[in-house]
Amino acid sequence: MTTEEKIFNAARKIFQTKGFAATRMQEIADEAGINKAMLHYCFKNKEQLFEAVFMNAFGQLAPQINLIFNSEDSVFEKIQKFTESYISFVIENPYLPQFIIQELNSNPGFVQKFMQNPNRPNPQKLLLQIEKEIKLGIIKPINPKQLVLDILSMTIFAFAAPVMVRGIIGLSEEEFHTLMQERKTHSANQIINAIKK
Amino acid sequence: MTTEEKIFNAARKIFQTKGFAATRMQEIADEAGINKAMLHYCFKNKEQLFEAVFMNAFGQLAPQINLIFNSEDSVFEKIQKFTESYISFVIENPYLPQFIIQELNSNPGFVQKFMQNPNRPNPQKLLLQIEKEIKLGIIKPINPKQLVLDILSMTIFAFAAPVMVRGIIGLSEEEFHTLMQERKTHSANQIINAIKK
DNA sequence: ACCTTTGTTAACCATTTGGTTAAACCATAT
DNA sequence: ATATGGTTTAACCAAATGGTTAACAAAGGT
Repeated sequence: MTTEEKIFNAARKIFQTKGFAATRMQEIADEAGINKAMLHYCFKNKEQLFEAVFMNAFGQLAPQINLIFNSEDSVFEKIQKFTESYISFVIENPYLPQFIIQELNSNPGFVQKFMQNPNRPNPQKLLLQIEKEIKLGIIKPINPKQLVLDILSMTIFAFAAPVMVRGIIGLSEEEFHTLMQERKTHSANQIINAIKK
Repeated sequence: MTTEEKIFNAARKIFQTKGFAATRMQEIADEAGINKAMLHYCFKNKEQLFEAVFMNAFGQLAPQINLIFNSEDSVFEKIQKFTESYISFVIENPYLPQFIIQELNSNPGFVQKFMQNPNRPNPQKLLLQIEKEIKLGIIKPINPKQLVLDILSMTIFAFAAPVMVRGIIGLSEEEFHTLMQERKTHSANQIINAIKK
């Protein structure tokens, strides 16, 4: 592993758990096992190192969303595949959603940057498809944007606010994990039941 | 308005938009229009000032949740009333959900503290009621905890991750606002459609 | 009038923090 | 061997930051 990779991995670990503002460059250096000056040798400054981590994180999530949104499946199939694969992925990378959401909230300027990315999540095709299936009588008439938001909400929320969810519902770490496993199919079922005619 | 109130309001504004780590005591003092030393005269330190703000924020949200969860309404009515009143309230206080979620995530110790609060959100009664209505054949058989999580997800997510939602779906501020108005009834309809027999 | 308590400020302080510098290290080509 | 170029470090620095101090003002009680 190159030094740059060591730094990047350490930075990812710290940034994703603590957020930009609470992260100290020294802590990243310690985690990487190198001198603080090396950080600035490999990356210009804190902002640029953070941006590398953030864009990498986003680059992991976005393509997954698109892959399914732009496939040739029916809306129902898309919903099933999305909840299944998204939740599976996020269980393996539990800090990703809260990290991206938190930093996007406190740094709305990033939106511009990632919306230029060709891999950016783009639900355009899905929105048109929903309209079409409504006209065909497969789906109940609803606002397609609400449906897309429903899908995102049902799959992502628990991982965006895990501490709150566990606190309110009263779940141990294992119970939470079990609930999330079950959620892969549950959330798809709920959404499909709500919209099928 | 007393000096303590001036400080508290200033602190709330800054903490809720920037989060704990990115907030500077000097900025709070400026916003309150007083000297920095006054902050420490009224509140011991940054942590205690923050805790006052956080507990106040949580104290605004929690009772609303409970009021509905513990009412005598049917599950369907509870869902309708909750989405309606929660979204109405949060539209007026848009920084509250992301603030609470973010700080809870980066400070899980707070969970202990607010779970001791008598007003803490407690879905116990609702969970039992869901089980009962399933047995009565009013609701399809599902895991009651999943249903509670569905309700929270559908109502809260858009306010927890507004920048992300607006970026992905492609919404102006006004379009987002309109979508949220519509969401008061939409999310209740979706959930009820999904579970009614 | 005078003392005491409470509120408020300017100036100050110790520590932390992101970032820099200049020297040392080390592989490789000559 | 030695010059060369990239790599790594210890020591350092200026600015920012949370917090303190000591003096000062204002109000109230005696």
